[in-house]
Amino acid sequence: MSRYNVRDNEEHWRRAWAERRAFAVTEDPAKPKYYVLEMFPYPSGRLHVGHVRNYTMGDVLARYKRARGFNVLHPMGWDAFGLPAENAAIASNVHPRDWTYENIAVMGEQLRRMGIAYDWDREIATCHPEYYRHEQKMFLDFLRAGLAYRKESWVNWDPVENTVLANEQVIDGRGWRSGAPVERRRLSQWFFKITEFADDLLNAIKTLDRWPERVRLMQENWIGRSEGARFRFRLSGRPDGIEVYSTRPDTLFGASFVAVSPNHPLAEELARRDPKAAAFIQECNRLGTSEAVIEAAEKLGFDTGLKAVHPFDDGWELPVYIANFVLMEYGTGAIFGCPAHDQRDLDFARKYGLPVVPVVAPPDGDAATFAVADEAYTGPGRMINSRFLDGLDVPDAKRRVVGELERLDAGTGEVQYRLRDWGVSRQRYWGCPIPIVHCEACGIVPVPEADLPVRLPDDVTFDKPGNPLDHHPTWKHVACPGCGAPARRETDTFDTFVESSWYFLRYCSARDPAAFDRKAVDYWMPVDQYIGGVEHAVLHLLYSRFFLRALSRCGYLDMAEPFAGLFTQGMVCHETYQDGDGRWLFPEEVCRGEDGAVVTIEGRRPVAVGRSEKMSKSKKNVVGLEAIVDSYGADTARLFLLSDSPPERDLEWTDGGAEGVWRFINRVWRLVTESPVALPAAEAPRPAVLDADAEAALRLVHKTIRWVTEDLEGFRFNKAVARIREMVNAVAELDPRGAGAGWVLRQGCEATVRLLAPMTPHLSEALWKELGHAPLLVDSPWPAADESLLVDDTVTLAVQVNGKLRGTVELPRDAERGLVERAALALPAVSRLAEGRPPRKVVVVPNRIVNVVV
RNA sequence: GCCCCUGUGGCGAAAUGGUAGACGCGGCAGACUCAAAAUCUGUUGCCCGCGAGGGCGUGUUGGUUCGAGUCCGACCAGGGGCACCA
Repeated sequence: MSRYNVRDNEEHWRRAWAERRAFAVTEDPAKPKYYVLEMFPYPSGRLHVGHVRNYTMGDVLARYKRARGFNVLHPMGWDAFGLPAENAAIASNVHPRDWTYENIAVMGEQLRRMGIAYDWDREIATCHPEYYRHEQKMFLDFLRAGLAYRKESWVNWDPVENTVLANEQVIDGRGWRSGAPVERRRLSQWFFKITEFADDLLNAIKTLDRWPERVRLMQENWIGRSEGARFRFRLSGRPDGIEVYSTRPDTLFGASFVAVSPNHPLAEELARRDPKAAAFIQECNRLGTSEAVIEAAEKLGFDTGLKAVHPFDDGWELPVYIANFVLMEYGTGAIFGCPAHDQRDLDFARKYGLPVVPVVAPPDGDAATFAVADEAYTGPGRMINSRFLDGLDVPDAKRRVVGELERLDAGTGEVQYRLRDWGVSRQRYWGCPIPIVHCEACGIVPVPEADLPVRLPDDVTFDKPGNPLDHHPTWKHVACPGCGAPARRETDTFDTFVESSWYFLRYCSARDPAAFDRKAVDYWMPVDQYIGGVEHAVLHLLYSRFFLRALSRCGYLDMAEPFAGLFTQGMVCHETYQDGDGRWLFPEEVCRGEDGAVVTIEGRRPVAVGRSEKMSKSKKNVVGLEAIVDSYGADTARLFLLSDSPPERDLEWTDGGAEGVWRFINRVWRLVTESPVALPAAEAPRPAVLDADAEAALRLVHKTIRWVTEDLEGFRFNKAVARIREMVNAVAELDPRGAGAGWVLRQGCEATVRLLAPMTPHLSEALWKELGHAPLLVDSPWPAADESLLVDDTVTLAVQVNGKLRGTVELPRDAERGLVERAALALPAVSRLAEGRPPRKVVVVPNRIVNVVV
């Protein structure tokens, strides 16, 4: 019995593809194009099996589409700027650039060994000046077009590290590294005006019909269009007022307080006079900027003592609070609270003893007795306790209130978006420099295009807190491009989402002196199938959609949507292991002891087995690629990643599962190379006689070709693999002495090898040659099913009595109804249950089921 | 807090409203072997029964239907997202 020599074979065929430059493509107007793209990785170190699932899926699609005759663009590159490189620099004293490029080299080699069909000629790294110089030019064009601007905004500030923190770096209100209490702080930053396109970004979601529903929903919620009213409360005893925004102006007569954000100008004004207000605001600022944290925190308020006057009743005064749950970024940073019909307001009112007056009565409730206890009523209904609104339903009341506010010149109806402009400034070193000079005399001056790129300096140190660009002795000192006076460079760098917002355009003409060649982009774009994690469902995808609109407005191209099809794959998970001291252990550090309990290999100490979680370095529950590829080969890893779970769901990596795939690969190898009968030539005609088994197997082969094709088109890789296994089982069971068995076996082997090719390309290429074919399989077309073999002459119908299965009957396909009924009623189990009575009803679903109702 | 998703054998999972558990992992029994590994064969939802067979079963609970894992309502459990990680 031979064993598939995975090492030699995989290496050999990869070389054959490389020598042929099989996956290098150019624009070819004669062929339909297909652009397959997996979200490019951040070069964080080494790949583990969890990383390569989406690349494998993309590769299956790329190879499949190629076999279907498409001109397939399938590129790969590196999202190479980012924080981990700086963390590495601080932790192990390596330069972010060196660290990044070393990781790229390692990970690139790992991807090559997976046999993924990339056009490596188009490889890009976003940290390369030849990449980011174009981004700097785009920024300048955005600036000119009014799509980039500067304003102040709130950030999480670590006072010890002198740096801005991401929400995930804020743990229980403290900086992750320093442990210092985090402050909310105002900083002058660069923004992209994504809100300019809010309406279009929202409306166009409807056109993205090959995107997952859930991603579209997340984007809709993110943009968060709401219709409401913006209006003023006058403040008693003060000349100014408070402008509020509300989506429920209909509930205005249920108002019991007005609240402003801790960062509202009024709050800040009060803080300057009142130390208690200042202390409260400082307390709120401890919460950081995360909406999740703010909204989940206990509702707290500070009574300012000010009174707001109800817009429709001069004699009605409402207390004004500073409240920790009011967000400055949304609406006007101030609200009125109607506790009966908003849960947050209700929690707040209960805490501070404010009135709860219901103003909307549920349609089926009694208006006179309707009261709110501890759950706000947010459903539809008719207005009560609301003067001129009484009796109206909620939408009419909204319109009426807005009309009245407008009549009194107190406010107006307004559409608001939750979407905020995209803050792109980062106080970091390892990012694309923002090409701006700050001059005392001229103000903000763009760097002239001739001076691009503004390169990152190499000689930086990470020994003190803050932004290394700011500490650099010379880099930021330049002459003003306008007046020549001494000036200073912008030391902020771009958010790394900026690079990933247009990299798919760069791939179209990766070495072009311009950002991209318009003709190439027009040929390849949009991306036909984009594949990546759902964690990018909102930001990356929305920013990319914004970028195409912004670039179009600046004359770069004429296109709004970058990704025609989107697929979000699930994560790869693995059990987690911890020793007695709570330290995480790698899977290869543990084994099963004699009694079945998990212990450390060294020392046999007990191990706590945790639940299966996404593979991550921090929890060490990772399986290295090398470990799998060295022992079982890339094809085993690929096939396992595709076979056990539906691609959109999480996959549990198990050693047993991987071994099972390895067994299957060897089974296929032996089926072809050690077939029990001599295979006739590939082009040998069908024998005149096939016995029944051979005929059935042949039909299954052709059905499998059809099913697998449909499954690949529909991203059902796990089912495609199951179908192929079923076919291999059937073909392997053929009696070799049967009439036509050899010929059918040949058909089965050919189909197996070709259908498996996108998933196990190395194995298939090797077996293709074993089957006597000379040209590379990678250049061969996809197999076609023989339509005449797809439909069987007889069908098995299930027979139910009162909905319960009692037997089956074999009948000719499309048998007429009377025959079907008679056959079903003739079943002993049916007549027994009928007890001699005629059936009350017989439901016949042609070719499927008969249900006898007695 | 708000929004969203998922619950099917010991495990990963299949199943246009129509034979629940395809395919695989694991287990059990057997063949080959001096033995083991590898490979192959059989078996494997649960309960009752010697058997033929019967009963029960898709998180819980109601409903729609000739028929519900699938549709609708309520509930329970687990997970994800919420703007400087990428």
